[in-house]
Amino acid sequence: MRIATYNVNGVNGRLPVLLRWLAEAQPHIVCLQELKAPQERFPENAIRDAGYDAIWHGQKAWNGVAILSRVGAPVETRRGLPGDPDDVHSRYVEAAVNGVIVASLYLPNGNPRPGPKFDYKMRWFERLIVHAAELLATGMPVVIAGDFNVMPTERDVRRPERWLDDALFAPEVRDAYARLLRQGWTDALRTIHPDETIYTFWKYFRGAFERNDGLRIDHILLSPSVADRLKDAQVDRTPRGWDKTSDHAPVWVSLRDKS
DNA sequence: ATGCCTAATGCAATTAGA
Repeated sequence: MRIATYNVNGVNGRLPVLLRWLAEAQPHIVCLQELKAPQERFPENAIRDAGYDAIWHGQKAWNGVAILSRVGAPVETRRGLPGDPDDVHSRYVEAAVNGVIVASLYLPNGNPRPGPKFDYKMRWFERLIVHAAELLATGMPVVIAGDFNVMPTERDVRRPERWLDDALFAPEVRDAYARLLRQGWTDALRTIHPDETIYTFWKYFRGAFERNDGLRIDHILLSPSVADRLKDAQVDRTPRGWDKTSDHAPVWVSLRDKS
């Protein structure tokens, strides 16, 4: 079974790209971020016609996350990250799909740092750490996938020295990611490729993709019982080269069937 | 090395992204 995550950067604006990628890559489960569409404008019919059941949490203009599946309809287990009833951003949705708890998240960008947006990012991260620990404690197989807006290490950005004050790479952000992993999560992509330069995002301008000047900020985290089934993990760079595409590329993991 | 591009909103110019 393949589970993918893809920041589509506008699910309606990029719908042709998304549908083409679904048809060509045929992932079993897909976590989407940055729908940039209100709840009622999610392209439900087009996605169903492509063979996928879906749940989504939309929002006008910004954010928005979804879970797609062609291996049984996702059964929603959570909508919104717990811990702050005043948080109105649509950045987290979670479902039981084909024997796995799957979470699709869009962690706040946090720039500029310092500032209120950065404070919101850190609070959101701490809430995620609390909730992730609860998920682990259930002992269930869990996959947390999405745009974390964090380069975990210096290997995950071309010129780390230029990013030290940035909300995507600041020490406290990397520390939060490391604390999350230390709970017992496996960073699937880095586990399969321990030493490679891997990026999942390239800015649009100045031929950043062609020059491979990117960031690794989209991650798939596996709970221990899922990590035991990890077969492969890759970035699918193909759709990043298409016309009118997202600035992110999909990331996927391949899992062995449960023995 | 600074959004140099792009989407959404709404119809110009602003906000946000990373």
